[in-house]
Amino acid sequence: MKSAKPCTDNPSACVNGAVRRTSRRLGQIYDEAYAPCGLKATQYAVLNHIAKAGTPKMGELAQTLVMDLSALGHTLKPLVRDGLVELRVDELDRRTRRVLLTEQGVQTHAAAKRISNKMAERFDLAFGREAAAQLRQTLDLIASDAFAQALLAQADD
Amino acid sequence: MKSAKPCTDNPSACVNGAVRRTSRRLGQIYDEAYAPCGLKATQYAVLNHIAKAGTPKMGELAQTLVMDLSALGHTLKPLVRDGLVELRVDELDRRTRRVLLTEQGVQTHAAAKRISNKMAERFDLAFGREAAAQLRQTLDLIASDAFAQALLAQADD
DNA sequence: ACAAATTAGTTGCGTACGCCACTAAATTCG
DNA sequence: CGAATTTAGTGGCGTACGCAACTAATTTGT
Repeated sequence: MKSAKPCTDNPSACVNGAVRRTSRRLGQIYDEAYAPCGLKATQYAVLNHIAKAGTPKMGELAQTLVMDLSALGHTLKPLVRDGLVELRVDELDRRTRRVLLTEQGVQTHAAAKRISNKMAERFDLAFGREAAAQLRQTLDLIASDAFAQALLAQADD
Repeated sequence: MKSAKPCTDNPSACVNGAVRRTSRRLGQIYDEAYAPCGLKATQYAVLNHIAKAGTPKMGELAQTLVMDLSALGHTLKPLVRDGLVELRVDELDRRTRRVLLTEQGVQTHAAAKRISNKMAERFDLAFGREAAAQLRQTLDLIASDAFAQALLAQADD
């Protein structure tokens, strides 16, 4: 009869707390790994998405990264300042800005990509390739709009 | 022969990026959930750890939360300002500060705890109780010192 | 065509976090 | 016992994020 409320008092009963704790840990490790490029791990993530998307609108990028639009704007600021990224008004819709990598941005991204690959290999080795793949999939699911809606929908109980 | 480098170009090839993205998503949802208490999700996590530990030293708390000591200090500041938490010099070792909940801190934590439990139930329902438990365990592992060392140890290749 | 509503971003403010440099208190050791 | 070292926190600075309020550009409804 103890199965009703499983692990309420567990240190990480709250998934959100557990994710943030993990985020802090990985942040330290990955920030250090990317340091030779002069990038933070978060900045690499942004550059990488830009590189893959080409010249996305800020809104598109924000959505992909599950990031508030204003947060993306803030995050982009140091990258623009350091000449890795450029914002350009879209001539067809002058409200939107296109984000693109500068020449230097491409260079830096390439170097960071090598580090990223190395880190991915390390992670797979330490955690197991299978398990790592499954974890990534799980995280993607939880970060998805659909899951958020499923969670929010229960508010109407 | 394509199995050598599995999913390097996947959006979340980088576990760190995936965790952060998930963290942002959950942050929005949980921050909103805790809003009635006047707390952010992160603040609840801190209060909860304090409540469980009693009157921990700052350093102990930081370690538990996998947080930089100075970061903890910063995070505590608004909580102290709002009268939820108090810092007290340990008379046996005047270097260390003990963290403790004020009367109001206990009240607020109790209210937040109810919300936390409700959210945990919702999460379990949306994600599956089994899967959720396993995920928490996985996250705890990745956040552990041991795993960090396993990851760092590979730097000597 | 034009006022109202919608969409895309920005700015200001506050919290979240980490690193480095610095202070203070304790511990170690010659 | 007093100097050097270690340990615990703080403060400054910079990035990471989100919300609310505001501006500018586009779309819609009549």
